[in-house]
Amino acid sequence: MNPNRRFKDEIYDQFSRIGKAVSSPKRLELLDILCQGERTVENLANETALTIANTSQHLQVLKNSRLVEQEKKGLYVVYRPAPMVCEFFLSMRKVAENRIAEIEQIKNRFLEGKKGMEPIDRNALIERIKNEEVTILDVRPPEEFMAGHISGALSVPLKQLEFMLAKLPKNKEIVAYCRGPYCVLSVEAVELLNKKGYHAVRLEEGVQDWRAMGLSVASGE
Amino acid sequence: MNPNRRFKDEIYDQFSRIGKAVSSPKRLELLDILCQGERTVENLANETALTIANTSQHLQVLKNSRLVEQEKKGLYVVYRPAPMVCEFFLSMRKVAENRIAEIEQIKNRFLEGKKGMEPIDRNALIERIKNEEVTILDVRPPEEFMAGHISGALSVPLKQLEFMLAKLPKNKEIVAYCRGPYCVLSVEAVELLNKKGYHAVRLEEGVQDWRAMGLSVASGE
DNA sequence: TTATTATTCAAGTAATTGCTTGAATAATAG
DNA sequence: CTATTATTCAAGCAATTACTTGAATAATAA
Repeated sequence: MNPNRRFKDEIYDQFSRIGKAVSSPKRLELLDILCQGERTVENLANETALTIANTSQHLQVLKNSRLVEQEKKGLYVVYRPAPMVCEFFLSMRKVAENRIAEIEQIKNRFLEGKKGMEPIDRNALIERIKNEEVTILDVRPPEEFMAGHISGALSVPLKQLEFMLAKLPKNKEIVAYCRGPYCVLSVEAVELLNKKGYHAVRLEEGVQDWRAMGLSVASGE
Repeated sequence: MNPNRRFKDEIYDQFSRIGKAVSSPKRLELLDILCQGERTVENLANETALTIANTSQHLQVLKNSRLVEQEKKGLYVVYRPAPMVCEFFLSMRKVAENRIAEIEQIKNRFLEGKKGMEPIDRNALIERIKNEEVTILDVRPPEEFMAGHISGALSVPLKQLEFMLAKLPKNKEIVAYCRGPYCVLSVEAVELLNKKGYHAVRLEEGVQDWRAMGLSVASGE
């Protein structure tokens, strides 16, 4: 074969390793979760409703295309996204959201009839955060809060929300967020809060998006 | 099924349409070419060494995942990348280049023993362009030059290079570029020029990259 | 040591994909 | 009208992929 042709075939073959890795919905879900912080195989399997063996196989595909890294910690194997991967995932999500109309439809159908799910105006929100007019809740599991959260947010994992209600101010508006537009933790948090008489709304953006918009993100504690 | 699970499955399924589209090396090559400007099916088939039918099928996959758009022009069907797609392709290429070591190896093996292929220092180049110390040649086909080129570059399609040698200054250094790091037009141009006694080097970056770096790009003429 | 736990491996099956071939369609030219 | 040309469609085959199941491995605990 023509060496030029061969060169191109080899190069695009390598490029396609990245494409193949993100061609499976399950692997995309795994990546999305991993971008919130490192996880064990078992943990990922639970989040995604996959069997452990299947999760492990997907993770190995991601590893072989260099999108995730692996580290053995005692009895567990911890996976985490490789450098640049979350930015790439975000850019892919952006293309999908802009080009594929079905995504908006699916979201609307899911949120249909739920209160407090209307997208909120980002600039107005930032202003109100400054003036301390709102309480921001991070309703993800505590490890994810630790790995990174919107500056000034309180960690109130969805599972504990019901027991922590007393600590929340009833007069201030509450803004809940979680992993991003396709995470349902904040949806459930807002539903619960509104049922209990709070004025709660959902922030679609996750920490990733928040950071990508150049806004302040903290970690630890 | 749990409505939350269902929602996630539907969403990631839609995301994966983008991934599936870019999971094939041939479709990536097609996208890469389309990012230089719109093309007919036949033209793409020639560039990629695919059969027409196969090319058409790949283009339809890209169309169904909304990555390309189609327009009938007389007897021809013209394809072009959808908005945001070339930026996405670039971000995917960047991840691949950074994460997959094989790419560098393949490139080095291909360029092995060829002169003038060493990556050139961008800042030094920009300085030398300003001082008119170098001549920049765009060796792509003229339509691509028209669609967009590095400001100040001369259109000297590789096919015509041999006949246009006389017009090139022998005393100035020549910098040739084409579609990007994996396009071989500039490689062949530099080889030919050096054989003919010119001092020619290759610029790896294409117009896309040049623009992404915030540098000046012109079109038309 | 043996038992337990988390993960990976290996084999099998059903579904999907990439490519080829030849026919069908659609726009234009004669 | 008929012929030509560019593209798409449809059927078929080989290769690949996703998922399941049950066994193997590796680290720790008893």
